[in-house]
Amino acid sequence: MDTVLVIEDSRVMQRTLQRLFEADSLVVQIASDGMEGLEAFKKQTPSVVVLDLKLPRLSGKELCRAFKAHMPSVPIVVLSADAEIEDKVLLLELGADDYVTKPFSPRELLARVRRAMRRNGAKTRMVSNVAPQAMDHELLVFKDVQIDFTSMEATRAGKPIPMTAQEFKLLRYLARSPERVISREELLNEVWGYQNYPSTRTVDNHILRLRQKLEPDPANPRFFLTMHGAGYKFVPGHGANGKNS
Amino acid sequence: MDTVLVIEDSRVMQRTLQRLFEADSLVVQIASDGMEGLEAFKKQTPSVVVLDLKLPRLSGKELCRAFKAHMPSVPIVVLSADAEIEDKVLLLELGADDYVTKPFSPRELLARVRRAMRRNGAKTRMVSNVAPQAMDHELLVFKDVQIDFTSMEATRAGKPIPMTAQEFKLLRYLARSPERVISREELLNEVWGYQNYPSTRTVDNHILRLRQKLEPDPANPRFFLTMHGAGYKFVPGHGANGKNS
DNA sequence: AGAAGGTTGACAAAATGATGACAATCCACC
DNA sequence: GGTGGATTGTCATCATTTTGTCAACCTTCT
Repeated sequence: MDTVLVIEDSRVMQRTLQRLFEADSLVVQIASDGMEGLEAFKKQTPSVVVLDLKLPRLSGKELCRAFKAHMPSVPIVVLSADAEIEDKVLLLELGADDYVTKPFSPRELLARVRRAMRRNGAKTRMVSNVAPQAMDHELLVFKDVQIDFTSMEATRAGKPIPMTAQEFKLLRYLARSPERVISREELLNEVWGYQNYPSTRTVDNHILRLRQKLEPDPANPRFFLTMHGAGYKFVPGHGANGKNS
Repeated sequence: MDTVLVIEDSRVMQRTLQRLFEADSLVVQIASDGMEGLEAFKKQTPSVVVLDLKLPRLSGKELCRAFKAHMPSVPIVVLSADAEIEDKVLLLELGADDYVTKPFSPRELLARVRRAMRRNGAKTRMVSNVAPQAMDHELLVFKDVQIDFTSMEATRAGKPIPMTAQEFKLLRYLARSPERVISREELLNEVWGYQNYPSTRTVDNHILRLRQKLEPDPANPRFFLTMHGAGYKFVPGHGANGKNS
């Protein structure tokens, strides 16, 4: 649940903002002056801060700096009367992530807050001239299961599933030839490597583990099918059972 | 009318840059080597210089220094292959205002050139010998941790954390592929270099040190995760994000 | 039904990782 | 050069995870 800390001295504005954010299902926390704001921030780090520039007891600028020093990843959106912003750059240097001048449209403020959260919140910013991020992940999706071989993460219905390196290897090999029946021998060669030559029951066991982790009903496999006397095959689509029954 | 002096020996790159800048209504002047560049600069001082680092007849570094000595207010954006920049601070000392590593996106280059012009043009010259400017720093921010790879400074909750050169290198490599599982071998190759080939336990130890310095609870890592049998990965936020954006 | 093949859970061996201590190396500063 | 401190690679030990094997039992096919 995302929380927004609103630091703002005017009651009217407090109410307005509260309604606005709650309507967008954010949890709202309100502080009426700078000190209060700082305490609230420390006590329960919010997902985003909306901060009035002129405040009693501790100026918005001070606060901004303090927040950023303490927890740089929490985005800050500054509210200010038009006149107050003599230098927008200065504000950004203080660490603010965006600013909105009063009067503002609620929609706009909300949009900016949301964007700030998206950009900064919990996520890393790697600022650099080398574009670092765009690494393609090798993905496999079937039913409600999602496998990311690059980050080695697996989820089912959104929940993470612990999988071992070997399991990823086996799964990837199977998934690269969907529908094809693959013999235990081939699997031992390709997944385990020539040198190692574990008994052929080993494969069974690993298939078992894949089923237990990924099949809705491990006892009645839909995706990891046994081809009696031949091997296994992975069928990502709809488990049109290979059997006649 | 703003003019940009492009000093670059590759014809292809010359054309690319020319089109790029002309499309943005800058007047483009081209020099194919260092001497030519220097002459062009002296004859008709441009609004900004885009300078390839490695050049025939006069190295980019020499040029950079010469330009800055001669006319410090003209901003310089350096182009370089990634490998050439081992030390960004050095560049800064040479007087460059920004740098872009190849390959770069045209948009990005343009943006940086424009910004360099803006920054320097508006600036009153506080020049004397060297006037280093705010060059973009390579930043990494996650949770309350802030890493600046350019100045090699790290802070956690605002407090400085001592980190060694090797630690920065490792961290940067990890952070450039967030989420991706990276094997010890790759790390050894990329971070330590082929020549050096320390034992694979070395990596473990450095990860350990990163954890001790940067993790809230080093015994239960949140950011530097071990993937048993595979390697390590750096996971910045706790976003359940699995996709490439 | 019988034989061949497949499933399953338990378990112990083997592989892998964590960690602290230590020695080699590097470095800045006399 | 020499010296003290920081940095870094290596090692030994311990903890944890993974995984191959086995044995009992279940399915399928003829």
